[in-house]
Amino acid sequence: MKITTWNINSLAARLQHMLDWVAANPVDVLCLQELKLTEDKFPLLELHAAGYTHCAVFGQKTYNGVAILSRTPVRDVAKNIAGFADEHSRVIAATIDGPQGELRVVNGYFVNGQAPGTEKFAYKMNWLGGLNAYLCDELRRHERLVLLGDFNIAPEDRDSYDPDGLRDTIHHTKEEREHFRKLLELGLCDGFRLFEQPEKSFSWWDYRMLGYQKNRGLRIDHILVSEALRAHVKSCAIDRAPRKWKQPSDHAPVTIEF
DNA sequence: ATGGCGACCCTCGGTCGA
Repeated sequence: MKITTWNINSLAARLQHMLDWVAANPVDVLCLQELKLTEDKFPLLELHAAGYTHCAVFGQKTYNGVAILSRTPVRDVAKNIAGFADEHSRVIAATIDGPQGELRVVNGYFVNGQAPGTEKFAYKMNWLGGLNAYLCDELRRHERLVLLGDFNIAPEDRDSYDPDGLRDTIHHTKEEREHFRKLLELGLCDGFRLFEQPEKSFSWWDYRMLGYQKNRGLRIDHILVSEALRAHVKSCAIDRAPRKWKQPSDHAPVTIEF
């Protein structure tokens, strides 16, 4: 079973791009972030035709928006973080049957946070606090859980193209990394780091300044798995191919296999 | 050569992203 996370940076702008990718990579579950559209604009027909007949969507106009696309039924769909009031559409969770049993999938578009000291950064910290409490509860109910999405956090120095130059800037601050560590302390582990990976593996590159061509990127898209799932993970990889296509998303898809 | 993007909308300039 394969599950992918991908910040698509507008599903309307990237629909054909996404369909081309799933045609070549027919993953079982595709978790998207930054749909930038409302549910009434969601391309259900095209996704059904592509085999994703079960879609859980939490849309929003212009900003945010997340979805879980599945080839098999999704149930117990939950939107946003229980117990945390949020104006934005940033989290969607669903239960899906996997080969060894049911799987709880929590898909998040984490807050960007702009810069330390700003109101947006304070929102990011509060949001991450709310998420942690929510996950703590979800893990109590679902032993087999995957938390994935655009975390907007580079957890370690090796997850950044310039860890020294960017030290204490957004995605790199101690506070953000502490929040990431607290998620691991809940019993989650970083699927990507279960395996030997190439040096300078990133999942996002700035559109500006020839970011991709110079591999000036960050690894901010993650897939965390609960302890019960850890031994079942067969692979986890970033697919840089679609970042080279014409008019790409600035993020690459990350796929885990069980 | 030190700047080089892209998507959105109460849309052609400002906001946001990371």
